Amino acid sequence: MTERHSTLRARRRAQTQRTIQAHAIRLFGERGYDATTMNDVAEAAGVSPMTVYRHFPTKEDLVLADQHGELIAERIAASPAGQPLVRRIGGALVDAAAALTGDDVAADRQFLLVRLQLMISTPALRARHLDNQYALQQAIVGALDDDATDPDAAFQAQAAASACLAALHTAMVRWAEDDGRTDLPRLIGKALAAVFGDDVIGPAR
Amino acid sequence: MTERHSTLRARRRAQTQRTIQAHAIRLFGERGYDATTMNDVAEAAGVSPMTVYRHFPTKEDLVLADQHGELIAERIAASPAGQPLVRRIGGALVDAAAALTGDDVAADRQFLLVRLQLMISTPALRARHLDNQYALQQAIVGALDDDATDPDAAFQAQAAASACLAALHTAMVRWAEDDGRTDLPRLIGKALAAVFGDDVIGPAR
DNA sequence: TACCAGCATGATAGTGACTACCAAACAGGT
DNA sequence: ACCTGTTTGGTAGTCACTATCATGCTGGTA
Repeated sequence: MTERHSTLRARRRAQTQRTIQAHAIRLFGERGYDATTMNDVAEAAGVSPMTVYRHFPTKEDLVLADQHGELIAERIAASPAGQPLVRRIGGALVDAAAALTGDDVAADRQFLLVRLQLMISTPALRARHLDNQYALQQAIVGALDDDATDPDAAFQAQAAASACLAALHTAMVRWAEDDGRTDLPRLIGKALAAVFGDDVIGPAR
Repeated sequence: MTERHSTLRARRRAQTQRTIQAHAIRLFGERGYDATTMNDVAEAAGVSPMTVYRHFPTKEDLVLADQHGELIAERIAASPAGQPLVRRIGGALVDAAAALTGDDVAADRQFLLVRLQLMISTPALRARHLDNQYALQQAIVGALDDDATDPDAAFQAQAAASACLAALHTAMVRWAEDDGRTDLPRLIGKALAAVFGDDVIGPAR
């Protein structure tokens, strides 16, 4: 139960996950999502189908992993309550996108791009992604913690969060259609600014 | 090939569909969506599983049928292009809701209510529903036919449509949580007015 | 009446995602 | 050398869904 060991196991575990997911994304990109079976993925990754299911409970999880809802919700909850809704939400989204740039986009842009294109074009994946986004929207509304007594405020929060997420989504789709040639966080900032104005979102950082 | 026959057959066909769907919704409500198999539905409806699949290609289609995307898109395309986006979209949604009131809500409110509650609480159904809503959003944006050269206009159209649909969705969820005691079209109008203001949507009809 | 054309339904045998359930291997620490 | 928990593998099943073929029913025709 030493610290060193658990991190060792965790590392091997994470490595196995990366291997499986990498082979899965590659196969999905080559043959298509529906035409690739879980057995194909297992075989390509050199593990048994059971192991694939252990790490990714559903086939969709092979593409849609690691959402960052908590990060965004935290930033929103930490933002001052006095500001307009779209400023609080939009600011958190831009911050989150900037934080992700260091991780995923720069590191493995092609990987992220294929995932995004699969997510857009495959109905099952798109539906799951939209459900994830809906959950994020609910988390955002919850993090706003405005007075819950006013029903109008709830409507406004939902609409504001939805509009911000739509801008984010549209920017990501645009980015994927452009094969990732543009700068993603900047595109997101532009999308938010186009909808809500520069003064609301703040200057692009 | 006479006209009378095709309508007769069409009526029987529609009757079979109604029977199957009614039993399906009832079973889903009683035992839960996941706990009810397609065979259960077929047996309850007194048909073979094949027949169920003929009329409803997927299990989800038993709950999520007859979307009204075309109606909304038509109304938006017919609205004058000069008005603000949210007025064009919101007006079409209120109109559509009013049109549906005559059909579904008054006729079989309980049926609609159970479907809505299933749709909200069952992940698979919610995901499919959100995907349908996304398709509707794209149809709305397409129906706006603003000049496609301006990328900012596209962002704005997406965000406006998303906010309007979010208001609609929130109103429907609220209505379902209230067990359908309130007036649905009016609630939708109130939701849109809360977000965009009475002056934009127009007085509740 | 006998017959024909077309749909609607039905039975059979699959595929593939996913889930128990149990067995084996392989650490890590005593 | 001996446990103990973690990771992995195998087996057999359920269930949604599909392809294919056979059957029956129904409304119109020679």
